[in-house]
Amino acid sequence: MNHVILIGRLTRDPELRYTPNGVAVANFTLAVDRPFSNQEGAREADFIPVVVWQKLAETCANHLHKGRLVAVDGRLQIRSYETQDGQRRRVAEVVAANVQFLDRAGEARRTTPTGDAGSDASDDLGGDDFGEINLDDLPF
Amino acid sequence: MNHVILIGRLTRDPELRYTPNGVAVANFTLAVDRPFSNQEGAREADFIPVVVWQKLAETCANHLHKGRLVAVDGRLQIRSYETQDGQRRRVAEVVAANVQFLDRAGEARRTTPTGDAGSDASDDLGGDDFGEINLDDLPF
Amino acid sequence: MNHVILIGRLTRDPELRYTPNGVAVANFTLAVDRPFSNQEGAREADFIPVVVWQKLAETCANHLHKGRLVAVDGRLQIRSYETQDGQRRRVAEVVAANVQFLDRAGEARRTTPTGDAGSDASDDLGGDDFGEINLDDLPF
Amino acid sequence: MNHVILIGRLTRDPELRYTPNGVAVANFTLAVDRPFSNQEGAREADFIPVVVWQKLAETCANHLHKGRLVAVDGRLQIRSYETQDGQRRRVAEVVAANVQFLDRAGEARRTTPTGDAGSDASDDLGGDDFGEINLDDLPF
DNA sequence: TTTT
DNA sequence: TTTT
Repeated sequence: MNHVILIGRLTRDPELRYTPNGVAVANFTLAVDRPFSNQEGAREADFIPVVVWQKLAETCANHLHKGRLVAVDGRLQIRSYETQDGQRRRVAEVVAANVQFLDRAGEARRTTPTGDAGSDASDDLGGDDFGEINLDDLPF
Repeated sequence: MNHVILIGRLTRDPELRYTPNGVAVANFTLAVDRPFSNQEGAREADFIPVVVWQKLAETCANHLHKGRLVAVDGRLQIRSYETQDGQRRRVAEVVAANVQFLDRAGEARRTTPTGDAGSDASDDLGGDDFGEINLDDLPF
Repeated sequence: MNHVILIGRLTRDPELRYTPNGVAVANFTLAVDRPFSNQEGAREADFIPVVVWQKLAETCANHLHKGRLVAVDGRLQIRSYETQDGQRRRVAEVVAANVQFLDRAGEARRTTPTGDAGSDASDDLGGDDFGEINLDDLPF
Repeated sequence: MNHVILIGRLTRDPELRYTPNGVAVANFTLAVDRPFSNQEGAREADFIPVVVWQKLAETCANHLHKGRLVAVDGRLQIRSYETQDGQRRRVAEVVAANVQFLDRAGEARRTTPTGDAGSDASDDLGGDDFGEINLDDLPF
């Protein structure tokens, strides 16, 4: 069992790429407020990397932008890689199974001058919910 | 909202330390099986760092050992620190609010020759459950 | 382990009462969309009873109203009671540990003509988050 | 969003049935310990109905028995039905997407004299995990 | 109705 | 590096 559930805001627009096999993958970071204040009385946040695959990746890239509030559920994955000088480094990220919009498209600040979340008819949200993917079907 | 729920086995005995203010903190890593197999048909695992505070830290240090199966719930925290050569590095860890034993003490392989989980009377487990701490009371 | 996490909208204003010992308790029902459509292609919802205790109950009663979108986390409780004709009946409800506002107060339809969520200074939300209570402190 | 995560013990063996369309469905109840003690100092439990569909239903029926410890994740569903005298009644149950074994088959008390969880080769557990189903594929 |  |  490995479940992560987050509510937070995107710190930047999602980045959409494709694997050599043509599988869509999108990355973004969520700013998630901590449940307490620090010694200076300020509310800090955790900046949590999220990765999304397949159709959900394209839907996120089409509709999500910096500042949007979303709920993400998925699993916590630790990827291990080697740096150029041979050091082992780990990176943690949440592999999202589901992403749910929590504010209306018009409210978030738009950062891409040419994009238009409203006019894209290539995927139908069916409400605020991006639908769910089966984690077992993921290409990795 | 920031919730993480894991079931996995400790890769090593917990490490117990104390902050300068005398607050107990324990660290261990959980091996959590992934829900699918890789291309070679092998079941991989994520190795997820867990940190536990206060009385729960001491209870974990007293009763948990390498190989024990536990359920952890908490929140995902991203800590940022600087290396000696001035690089910014990030580390993700699960701050546990609750840890639940899922196998009997006798089943797990013991790694510390002198330790004795059974004879420590300083904390009473009241069953398999370590109890719950309030994340808002944590000293950080 | 018993964790429930919901995102949904209040079907009515919360009802606030007090136990004989003076402990505040609020009840409301959340409409939570199901992740799929039924045979007619319509999206149904589950109507899930939520109970909130102590200060969190008063904060919910002061600030939540019919139609508001919230995230709730807590545990699933099955209460058993006897009807007047001696039948045993069960009721399930989510005992909330935390409630998080997910839309601004002005957006939701107001149903109480005299209430004013904005002018109540008796509790400070400190943002959108009601804070967290310790389930172990609950009076039942 | 609607997520439930439970760890508890089966109060009875699962009941396996088939819908008119031949879809397998299994029911069982989990006893989930509450995180606190009542006024008499006793630890109570919630008795939570769980429903499992399709292949996972048959796997549960084949391998789970009264007393087994499992972790369940799924969603909370409120079904509404009418009694013979025309009253509207609600029943809550957790629709499981995943069920994970948390103790070995040999440890739990067996209640069915002829059953043999070990000799059934019709489904391979691949460890302790029943695999995951996609809630969107469910036949209801 | 209930599990350990 | 970061969101409101």
